[in-house]
Amino acid sequence: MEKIIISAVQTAIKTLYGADVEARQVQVQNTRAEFQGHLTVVTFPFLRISRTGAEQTGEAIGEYLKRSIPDVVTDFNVIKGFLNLVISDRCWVNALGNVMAPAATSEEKPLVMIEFSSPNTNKPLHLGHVRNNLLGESLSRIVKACGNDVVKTNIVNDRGIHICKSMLAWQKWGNGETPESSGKKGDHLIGDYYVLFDRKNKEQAAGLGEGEDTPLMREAHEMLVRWEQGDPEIRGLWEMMNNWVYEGFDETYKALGVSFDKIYYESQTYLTGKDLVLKGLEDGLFYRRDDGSVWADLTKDGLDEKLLLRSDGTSVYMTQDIGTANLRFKDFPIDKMIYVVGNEQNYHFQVLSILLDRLGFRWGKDLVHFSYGMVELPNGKMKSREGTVVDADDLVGAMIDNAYNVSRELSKNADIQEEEAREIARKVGLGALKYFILKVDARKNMTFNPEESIDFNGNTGPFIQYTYARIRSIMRKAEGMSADLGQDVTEGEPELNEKEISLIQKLCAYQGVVKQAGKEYNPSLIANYCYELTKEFNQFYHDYSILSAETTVLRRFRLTLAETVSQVLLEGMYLLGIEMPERM
RNA sequence: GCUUCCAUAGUUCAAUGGAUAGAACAAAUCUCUCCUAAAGAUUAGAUCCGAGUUCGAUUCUCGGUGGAAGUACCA
Repeated sequence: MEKIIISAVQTAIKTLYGADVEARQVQVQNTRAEFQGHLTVVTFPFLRISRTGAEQTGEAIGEYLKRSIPDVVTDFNVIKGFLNLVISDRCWVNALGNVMAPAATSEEKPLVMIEFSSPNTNKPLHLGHVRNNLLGESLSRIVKACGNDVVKTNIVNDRGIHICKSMLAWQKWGNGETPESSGKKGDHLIGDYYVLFDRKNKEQAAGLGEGEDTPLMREAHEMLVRWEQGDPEIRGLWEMMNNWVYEGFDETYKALGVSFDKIYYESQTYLTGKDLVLKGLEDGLFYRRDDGSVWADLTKDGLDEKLLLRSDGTSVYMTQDIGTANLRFKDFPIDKMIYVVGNEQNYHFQVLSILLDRLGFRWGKDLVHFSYGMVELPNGKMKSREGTVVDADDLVGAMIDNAYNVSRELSKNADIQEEEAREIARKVGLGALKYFILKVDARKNMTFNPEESIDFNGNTGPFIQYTYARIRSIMRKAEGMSADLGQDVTEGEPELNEKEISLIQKLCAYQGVVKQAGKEYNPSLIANYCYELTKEFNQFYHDYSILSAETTVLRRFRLTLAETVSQVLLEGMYLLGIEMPERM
């Protein structure tokens, strides 16, 4: 629709003023509700060409459009330099048919790898991880919908001092406790020992009046060294405990609806990273200090110096990321690499990009750091030490329970079997959580208040799900009256009201929104779009009846309209990783 | 100290340089013999401060103020 207007305006300007304008100079936007018309052309950019006032220019172009494409533009008005166009009903009905038309797919699908989640194996996932996982999963679906092949990947930070702390605490005070014996989820069990280590270590430090360097910490370090040497006892313990954690993570991932195509483990990549750094050192890209540590000098790039290997030869975060990147590009013909990692790592990825480039990886320069903001509590950041961490499993469970209770209070599940009621509650509870997180611009920090439960009314996931369920309900009823709708003899065109037109207009925007979301890596655009479409539909639903429309032609048109809305909502919410219930 | 990011109703969030800055929650009021009231409608309420760029700035630039993150042998 817009394309037709844009090219017609280009022709108009060529004819009227003899000048060429580029398509992007023609600004077409939806007409604001308070004015008459559907689409608006902004005339200001053309005033230099027309050399007349905004009003005259608008009038001239409007007049031209009305004459040259009368099937499309039936009327116009000009207000303060904005040319408002009235578009014909037939055009809108046509447009409705094209809403879900698949976009032309290019033959070559670039391969995009998206890394997200990336947990440590010493504690369960919390709300910050939830944001990461939801963003990563949604971004993957969006990028895929935009015509790319996507590989979802995860790097598990399974080695290092952190897991040694949990291992040591378990060894000392665990009495052989297992997930089975304790009934605890594996990741929570390990998390408890991590906390226990921290507590015991603090007690020890306080008792000794020493700082960080307690006997307990030294023991943990020794364990790490033994791990690196491949000590079978330590390795065995490590494997057993990590497996407990993975089982726990898998449950959480499954609950969140998140999955990966390929998982990497730091324990399998850090040595490669080390090798690459040492090779870089040989090639003179890096330098060694007197204490044996290896560094990269980034001062020429406006940054500082970066540690790559500790003086004891062990590797750091950056080393591992270099190794992982190398393995990934060996495994897949990646065209683009996207890292979904919090904005606290902005500096890290700036450096990683430069280092990879220096090491000769052509893709290093173009890596994308999808940098999202922190989830904060009303009092500030979540702190595990202060026990203010919002646990992912608890949160998901609470959301589903809330959804179930709300549904019962509204006596929605009177004729619904318990099993289905539970399934609906799962979809709705998760829908509320996911929408709550994804509707916010990923780059910004967001606030979560554990005191107030996430809403089910207003601008929420359940609001959209509810509207979808209502449309599905109408469709089920319509099927029952299909004889009435079948081969109808009264062919003709429906006369549309303004609500219907603005709904179609909204529907037409869908493909563009997906494209933009993919280009800007911004799932919140889709969330906000789905909300606006839903709101628009609810107003229509309230004001006009679909099943008892005045004429058969109109009824069929409205059914198509409602069906299209439900399809777009289903697809849009899918891109957010949100499931839609057929009824609720 | 230095670097980066952020600042919009009481609160949580929107707004490719475009018209009178949109929603939701919370508050007040109305609508279920009507396709599901998890809905719809009405009322009240905001761009941190100061310059600049231009037909036009919440948006771009500069300078303040306030907040967050990072700043290398933690990941």
